[in-house]
Amino acid sequence: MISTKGRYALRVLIDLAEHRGEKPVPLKDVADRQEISKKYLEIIVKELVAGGFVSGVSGKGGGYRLTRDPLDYTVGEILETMEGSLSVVSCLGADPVDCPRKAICKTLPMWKEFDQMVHDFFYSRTLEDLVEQNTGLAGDYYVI
Amino acid sequence: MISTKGRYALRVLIDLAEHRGEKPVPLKDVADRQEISKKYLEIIVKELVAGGFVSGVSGKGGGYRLTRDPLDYTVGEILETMEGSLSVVSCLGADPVDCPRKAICKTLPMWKEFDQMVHDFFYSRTLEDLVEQNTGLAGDYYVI
DNA sequence: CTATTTGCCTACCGTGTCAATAGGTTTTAT
DNA sequence: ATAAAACCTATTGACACGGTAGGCAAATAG
Repeated sequence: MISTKGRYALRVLIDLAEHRGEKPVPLKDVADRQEISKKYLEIIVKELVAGGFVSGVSGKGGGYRLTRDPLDYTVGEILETMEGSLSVVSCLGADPVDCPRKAICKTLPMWKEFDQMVHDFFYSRTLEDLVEQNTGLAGDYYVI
Repeated sequence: MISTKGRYALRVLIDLAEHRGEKPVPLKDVADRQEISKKYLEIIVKELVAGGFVSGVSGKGGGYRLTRDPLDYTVGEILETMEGSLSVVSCLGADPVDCPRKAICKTLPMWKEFDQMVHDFFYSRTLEDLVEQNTGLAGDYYVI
């Protein structure tokens, strides 16, 4: 599961992308538009600042702004920063458990393949794609 | 994350597939071979029985056996039974939250696309594939 | 018939994460 | 000076995770 941290982070960044201009965007505005508690967003934005995704401007007239062009953010790096890791199993991921059975495990190859697929999916999508609602398949895969 | 429930369940079923024959396989044997606490496996196997994946035979000489041919189990149905849902976000999945923003959410299409991909991945693989170590791509996608 | 092996059942528990909330301090423009 | 904004630390309740413990019921081998 992707937690609210990762999901809200994406929505904050999309919001900042959509409302970027001269002035930084106050978190209160983002919170109101996204209908998320501002207090909770503070925690999330703090991590986005630490990760170098956004910069904050204190004081009146302050707020947050993106540090790069929306095209230069991959969804993968955002989610990985917020979630710690995108791996589905503990044998892989950030600090993998050194499983003594890895040489004989019949399921490990599948997990590896899955992890690779997930990685490819999220790292091939940018913040710009989300703002513009481009699908990853650049076509009419979707039938609503 | 896929929890130990889902992962251990797969390993139990693989083990049962590999050791199937006339007699049912005692859980103790599975636990020893898989190096998993038998007590914990009881919990997992109980759900596998409830899901109709295996049947148990009580008494001396008893144990568990698969109810179908390994070809007739998809990895997807096994994981979905054990994990409840394979969805990555709460807006989708088993009992989805009816989010008031679904019509305007810029991230929802991506989650839907992702969920579909995950579903396709796991439902296109069978228990037999795991036992025989077939990759999902039937080729040399992997470079170790 | 008895001993043993097995599944089956209920209950409990420590730890950690999730999703917030609360209440303040500092910075800066007007 | 005032207001608005970021920034900081701490706390909390609920719940899931990953087990452990102990015993009962069934069935077979001897």
